[in-house]
Amino acid sequence: MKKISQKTIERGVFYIRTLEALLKDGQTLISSNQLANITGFSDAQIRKDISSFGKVGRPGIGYSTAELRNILQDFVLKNEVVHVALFGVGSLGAAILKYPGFHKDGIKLVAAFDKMKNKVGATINGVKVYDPKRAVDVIKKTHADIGVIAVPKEHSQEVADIIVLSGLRGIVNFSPISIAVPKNVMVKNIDLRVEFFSLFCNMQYNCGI
Amino acid sequence: MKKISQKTIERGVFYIRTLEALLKDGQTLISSNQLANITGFSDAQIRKDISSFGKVGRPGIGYSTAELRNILQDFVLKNEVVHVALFGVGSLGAAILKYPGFHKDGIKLVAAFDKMKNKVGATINGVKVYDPKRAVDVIKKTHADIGVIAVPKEHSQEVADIIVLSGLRGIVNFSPISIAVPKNVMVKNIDLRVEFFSLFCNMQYNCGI
DNA sequence: CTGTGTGAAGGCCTTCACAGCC
DNA sequence: GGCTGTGAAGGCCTTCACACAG
Repeated sequence: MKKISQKTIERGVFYIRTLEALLKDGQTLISSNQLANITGFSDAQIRKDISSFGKVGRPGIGYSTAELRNILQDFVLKNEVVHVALFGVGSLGAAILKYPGFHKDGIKLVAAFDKMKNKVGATINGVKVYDPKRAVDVIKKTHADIGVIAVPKEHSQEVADIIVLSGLRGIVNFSPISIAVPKNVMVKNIDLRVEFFSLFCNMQYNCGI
Repeated sequence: MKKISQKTIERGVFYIRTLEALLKDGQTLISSNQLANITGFSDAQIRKDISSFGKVGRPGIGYSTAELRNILQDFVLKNEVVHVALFGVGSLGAAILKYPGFHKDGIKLVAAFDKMKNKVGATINGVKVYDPKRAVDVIKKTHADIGVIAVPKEHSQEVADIIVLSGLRGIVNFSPISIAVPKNVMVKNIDLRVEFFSLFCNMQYNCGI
């Protein structure tokens, strides 16, 4: 089987999200050019990406929106559901719990954890909040795939350790400090400060030229 | 002046955040190797990045933590403060408003907007909530640099239009659909679904090999 | 003429490897 | 010994440009 690059996969997820919006609008056909205008990627890029999944489009016509969506889903998501365990039910954690469109789109929050006694036992948006001490157990029982760190930065490393100990191999880290994990654990950092700053810097550079 | 790539800038912001944590721990010296272990980038990468800002380190010794931090801040952030206008004070918007460490670290939330009458006029974490109709005015008065979209996806395009109309040239879009903007406006999409999925896919690929 | 699929070309970015300095 | 700074090499990714299909 052909090797598919991580960049292609990331864009693939983005295409899926776009195609789904188009399907809702009743658009049955889409060209690489139109997709390019919507997503901001180049049309050649998009055709190349799609070509790694086989010959899907019809020359002179374009791609069937539904067919393309299905094929991307087969290859990129493999029609699996990602099970997510959330650590920290503060304002950010609560926002994630309330994030719309998870359940229907292949993402399932299976458990939340918080140290605060008054939060343990609660059910938010259908997700139960547990004591972090029970994490290893609960994570195994709920078949979580990835852990999300949304705790104050003072505790992010200890949460990372718990996640690793529970056997998870993927972490999304919202806390603004780096965490140390074994090499076989993938970490995706989302730091709002970094996002804001890098956008701002890029703005300055692109205007200057 | 030398051209500095966007990738270098993004990593630069990440280095700054790491150096600041080290400074807090009282570490005055740091080598590219240590930084590599913390951040996950390669040591060569880090040296190359830093070299675009001049000769900062001392062979055999390493970098002065404080000096490196200052130089990165000068070049990457230019010691400026990024002024952010937030659209949507739902659970995600509230989480952003409460995100710790903004004010002291070069990011300043200058205004929030929400359609809900019962939110307009409130002050959350020192940030006033305005009616979106006043956006153009308020954004000019508060000298906002970038806009953040944290509204339900049904309204994200109309908010994007308002932001563009207000003269902003940078948008961070948290809503899970693409927005259409003029070419000179930079958009950074943060879609939790995309993040979760792409992490999950990458996990599978890296395990398989 | 419209639009896909794809080798070739080009560009960007990372890694290598080592000279030079402490 | 340890570490930085940097040309060279290598690899990855995007864009180009065109053959081919509708």
